[in-house]
Formats: sequence, structure tokens, C-alpha cells
Amino acid sequence: MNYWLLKSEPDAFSIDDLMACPNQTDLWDGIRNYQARNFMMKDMSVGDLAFFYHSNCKAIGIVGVMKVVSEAEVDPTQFDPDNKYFDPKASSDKPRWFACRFQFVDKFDEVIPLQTLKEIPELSDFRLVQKGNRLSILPVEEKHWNLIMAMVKD
DNA sequence: GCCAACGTTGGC
DNA sequence: GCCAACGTTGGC
Repeated sequence: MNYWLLKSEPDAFSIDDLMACPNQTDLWDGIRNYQARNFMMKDMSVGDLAFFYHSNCKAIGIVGVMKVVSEAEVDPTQFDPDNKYFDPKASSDKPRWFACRFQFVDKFDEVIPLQTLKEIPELSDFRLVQKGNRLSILPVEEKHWNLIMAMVKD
């Protein structure tokens, strides 16, 4: 089983939004980066766990955990001209974009700030804290996952 | 709002 | 296939 980190701007979609979804489950649509897409298409499996990360906001950091509940499926937003993620080069017989479905697992009492993560020497090889990282879906090594989970207050 | 880093596009 | 131009991400 694999571990992941998924970024989202809370103004667009926050962990509270995920909690408010039916079955606390939602399709992670709108990914328009091939590396991120390929992680979902090829490497994610049902049961994998992922950190929910809030980016581009006041309290930047990891805010909770969710789990993968479906293999990658076609992202319908690519076909909708009114959707901000519309892709004119995608067609229903040749879809470009795929997404997995995620279910809420836990919301931490406190955000684990990016700044804190940067100060931990054991996390220096975690891609999230490295310079110029823009990927919105990242694999997380098990040792990093465990270390971060150990920081969460019960 | 700024800007560095990075991905994508498209002309050649 | 190269690479300049452009757009986007995301921390600060």
C-alpha cells in the first residue's frame, strides 16, 4: 500500500468541503498535470492513504487524512465547456484526464504547518519541502508518513 | 501582489 | 527535437 499527499486550495476545495460531501467522498477532479494524473492512473490503489494539504492560503499545511476508494476514472469536467477545467483537446472516446475517488478519514485538531515540516531534518528529502515543488499530488514514503502521523495530537 | 520555478505550447 | 514565450503554481 502506498501513501500520498494531495494539495488543494481551501478556497476552491477544503477538507471541510470533503467532509460535507455525500458519504464524505468525492472525485479528485481538475488535475491537469500529467505527472499528477499518472500517479492516480498507475500507482494509486483502493485503500491507499493520503494527506490532505491546504495550499495558497493563510494556514498552509497538512490538515487531515483521506483514503482512496476508487481506481482512476474519467474526469467528467474535461468535457464541460462551462467548467474551468474544460479541455477542448479531450473527447469522450479519447479522454485525457482521470481521477481517483477519495473518502474523508480524519481532520487534525491542528494544522501541521509547512514551516514546521521544513524544520524537521528527517523530512529534508520529502519533495513537499523542497524548493520549486509545484506538483499537486506527491508520493509519501512510509517513514515520512509515520513521522508526520506521530506529530498529530490525539 | 510579487516572483521563482516549472510545465506546456507552438514555430522553426 | 529545440527552445523561446507564455501560463500556472504556490510560498512569501
